[in-house]
Amino acid sequence: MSTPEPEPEDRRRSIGARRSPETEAAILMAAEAIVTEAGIAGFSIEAVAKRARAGKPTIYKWWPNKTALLLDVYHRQKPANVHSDTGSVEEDLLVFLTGIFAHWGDSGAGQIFRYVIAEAQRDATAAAALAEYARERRKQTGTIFARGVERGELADDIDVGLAADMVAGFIWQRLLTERLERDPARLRQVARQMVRGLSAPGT
Amino acid sequence: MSTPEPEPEDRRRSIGARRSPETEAAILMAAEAIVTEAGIAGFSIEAVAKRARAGKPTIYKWWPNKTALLLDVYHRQKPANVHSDTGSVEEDLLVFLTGIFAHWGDSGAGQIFRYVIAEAQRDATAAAALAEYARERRKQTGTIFARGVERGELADDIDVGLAADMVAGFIWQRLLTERLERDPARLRQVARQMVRGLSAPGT
DNA sequence: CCCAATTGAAACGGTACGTTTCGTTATGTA
DNA sequence: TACATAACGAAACGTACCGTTTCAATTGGG
Repeated sequence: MSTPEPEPEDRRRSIGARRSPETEAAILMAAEAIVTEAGIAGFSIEAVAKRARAGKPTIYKWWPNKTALLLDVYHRQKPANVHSDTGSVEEDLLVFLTGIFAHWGDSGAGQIFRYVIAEAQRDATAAAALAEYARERRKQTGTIFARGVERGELADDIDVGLAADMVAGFIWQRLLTERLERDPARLRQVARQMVRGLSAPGT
Repeated sequence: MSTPEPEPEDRRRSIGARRSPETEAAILMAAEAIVTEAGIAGFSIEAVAKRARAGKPTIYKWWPNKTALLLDVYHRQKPANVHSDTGSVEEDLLVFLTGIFAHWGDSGAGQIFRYVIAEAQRDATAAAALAEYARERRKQTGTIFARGVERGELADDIDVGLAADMVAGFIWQRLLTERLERDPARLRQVARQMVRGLSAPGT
């Protein structure tokens, strides 16, 4: 009943003067598992270290802080298939919304992203990372609208970046208030209403 | 040089078996000042207590936690004049956007709201308070669109709640990524592009 | 062969939360 | 006019977690 001395095999030791891939994997897996199971509230470096049977100094040696570790986990998640070119802005948008909500809801990605947004409100490092990510996302989403303009489907005087911001704002707000939408009919309504005002006069 | 014993006058004592309005005011003022001056990063109950020359137990006696105190401060801020009925949805929206961005940017309100959103990602109490606030805001913003529908300015098959969500999402995202917009021309563009797709067919 | 680097355990200093203890003060009721 | 009651501030406490330091054990590379 009492095993005050952990078995030597039970403990992962140094493999010499180089980074242990085993430990790295254990840490990343533990971090992902904790976020998925317990959400952000239960996430701490100490919890990750304990679960991964790793030492805190090891974690801090390879990731400068909590946010960096979480961002690493986030970026390793296989991104959902959210980009398509169907020839219709409404369809493209529908695919994007469906994909991102599914990705956020099913994996721990939504939890992690929520955490990063929250952390960005007090930590400059996280804020910079978030801004960088948002800029990238904005460009990608903007492509959907830009293609629509090229095709003549959307009016050519719309602000593509602004349209992308509205999409991003919408999905962020839904994530932050725990109202991820999964109903296809509702999602289509969202896509339609978003596109509606941007249509070219002739259509 | 050494005043280990604070002057009796220097310290606010009990005024008997009832709440001291003086202390309450001092706490609220200190809280607001700290948020305004140092931002959320420098905000802590201990800092508030120190600045207000109050005891921590006194604060916790009247506010259950940090979030409650901040929300109290937030709600006491005189809300900007964001609601008008100009007879035009675009104008109403412009007034709203201009007002809310000014309010968030000029007072500590933006800082506080950012904090509450962040806190809501880990604390259920804050999440509930935020959801309640969001619901209220949604109703108010929805009124702008509902009036437009009534007037026949907007199509009658739009989802008013969804339109309100898009406005909220947009302003939240701008707040969280520190891109509060102040330029009137840009703001008008935002309002116009938001309304555009919702117009009635005839107009 | 031995220096250097990695690993995990343990402990540390620091911050802030939220609570408890305590002596002081003044109100309202008996 | 007594006295129970309740609020007040100071101080200290327990908890949690951050990020760091110390230490012994391990192994690869020069």
